[in-house]
Amino acid sequence: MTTSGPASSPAPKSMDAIMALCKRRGFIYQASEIYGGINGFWDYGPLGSQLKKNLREAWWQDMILRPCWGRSGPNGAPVRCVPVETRIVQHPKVWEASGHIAGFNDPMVDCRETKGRYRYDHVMVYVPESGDPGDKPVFAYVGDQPSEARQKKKAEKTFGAGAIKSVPLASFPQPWGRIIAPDAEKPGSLTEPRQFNLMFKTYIGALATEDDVAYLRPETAQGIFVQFKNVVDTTRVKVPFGIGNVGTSFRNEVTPRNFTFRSREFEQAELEFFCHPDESVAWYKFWRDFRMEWWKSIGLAGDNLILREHEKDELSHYSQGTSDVEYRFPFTAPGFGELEGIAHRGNYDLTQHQKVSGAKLEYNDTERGELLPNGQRRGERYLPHCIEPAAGLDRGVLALICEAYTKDESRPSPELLKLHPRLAPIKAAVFPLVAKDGMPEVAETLHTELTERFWRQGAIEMDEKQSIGKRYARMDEAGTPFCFTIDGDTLTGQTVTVRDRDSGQQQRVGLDKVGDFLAAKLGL
RNA sequence: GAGGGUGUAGCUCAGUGGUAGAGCGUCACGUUGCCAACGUGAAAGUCGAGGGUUCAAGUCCCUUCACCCUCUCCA
Repeated sequence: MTTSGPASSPAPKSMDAIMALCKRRGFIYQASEIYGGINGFWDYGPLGSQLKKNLREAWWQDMILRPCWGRSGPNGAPVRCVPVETRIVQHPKVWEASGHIAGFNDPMVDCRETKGRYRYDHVMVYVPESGDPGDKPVFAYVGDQPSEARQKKKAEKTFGAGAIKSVPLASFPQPWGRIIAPDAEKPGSLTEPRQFNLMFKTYIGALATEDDVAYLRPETAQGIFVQFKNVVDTTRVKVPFGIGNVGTSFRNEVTPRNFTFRSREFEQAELEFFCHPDESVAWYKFWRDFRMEWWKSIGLAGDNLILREHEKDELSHYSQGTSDVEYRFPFTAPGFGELEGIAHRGNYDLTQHQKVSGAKLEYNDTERGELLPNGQRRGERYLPHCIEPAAGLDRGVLALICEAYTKDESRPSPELLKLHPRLAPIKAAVFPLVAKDGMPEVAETLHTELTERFWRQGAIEMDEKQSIGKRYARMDEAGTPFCFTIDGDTLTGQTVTVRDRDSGQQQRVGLDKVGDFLAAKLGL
């Protein structure tokens, strides 16, 4: 989904340069590259996998461990969320209930001439009464489309007025080369019907017969709905509350492209927040606004991030609101690409699973209903409504890299990644200004001290090779926010320089204050 | 799926049918006094893959794979 942005957009960054840096510095590699690559799959290198882990953990911390940074929701109480971890392979009926199987099993035909695509079962053809057109063409159309009248006219001209009938394309036995596609001029432009299976198929069990067919999940959310009742029954959660689920999903995208943006294997971080129907719109607005704020907090702070509220006619019938957090990627500019969707899903999913599985999924809310003489509430049974903030972690990583990527020819090191310190895979580096006079030893001591204190957050690097400028430049490309340099004054005055990645500016801090300085910068 | 473009060292790219190249990066040694410094050297290539034409193919032909762009699709 893309929309156009303000006209004042700056020139887009070069995606080629970003991809080159991602490879060069070990953020992202093509999957199976030495075998020629595999369409729609990408691997993360040492820095990329750490960056992605930092993003995943930031989500987990701010959504599960301390939801919304400890804020209260619209009900005035702190937001409460719990995690689950559900499987990639679910019972096939899960996807039947969710609508994923039904919605994506339609064979399609394409027109080579007009590039149009039609549902095979929607296409009709005009043929002569006899059913045998001989060596003449037949005319395909789609009901209630302009093509219907146009093709009818042509068919009547070919076979005579009143001498034609229409039959479904599927029942037409003639060679494909005879068919004129609905919006085409020449025969033979229509492809044979093709199945678009957006879900990855697999088999359970070693025999792998057609009875054993299962699917790799196209989204993590359904695992949450399927376990909703178990979570309610076995933990002390009360509506309103959320269940989060992070993991890999698979979609056989028709055209994977734009680097990792549309991959066939990707990771989602999804929350389903369950609430009473009367409060659902308030919760929807709450989550929509918080998710936007969250992406801003980790570095997507500029004009490149927008919140786009869906129009009424874009909404599913059960939804009372859907928004996308969208980022202006270099390849979507001046438009935007979706990072996260926040959807009011009503009780659609629980209703579906209740229907298909036969299990009762209603929630008994003991805090609602009329007040009884004994001081208790009578209770109210209902299917909770659901607000779904569903984020793409791979798209998040890509957006972070694109936003952070900066080219400044005035710098000695023109390319750098201005990654937020919380997300940066390498948190800091320690350098001796020159590799002599005892500086390497002091640096090594500081490096060890910082590593022991900060290893949970990310790497602390030590580098004494080559010139100081080259070492700064290397850290710039890796997105390391701070470099601590041991120089001659360290040996006499017990201070080091701190070099800020984005400005290149330096300040001195005490050797024994370096850890506290870094902790403050990392928000610890 | 359709059309177009690209594929040669980690990156960016030269390479006219006749010995596989450059810049940058990487590594080693020397030097060093805050921004890809300098000197000397080294490693690094299935020329995307497979087949064909040819005495000879990175180069020409066919097939195929991947990436980029434009359509199409995107629960």
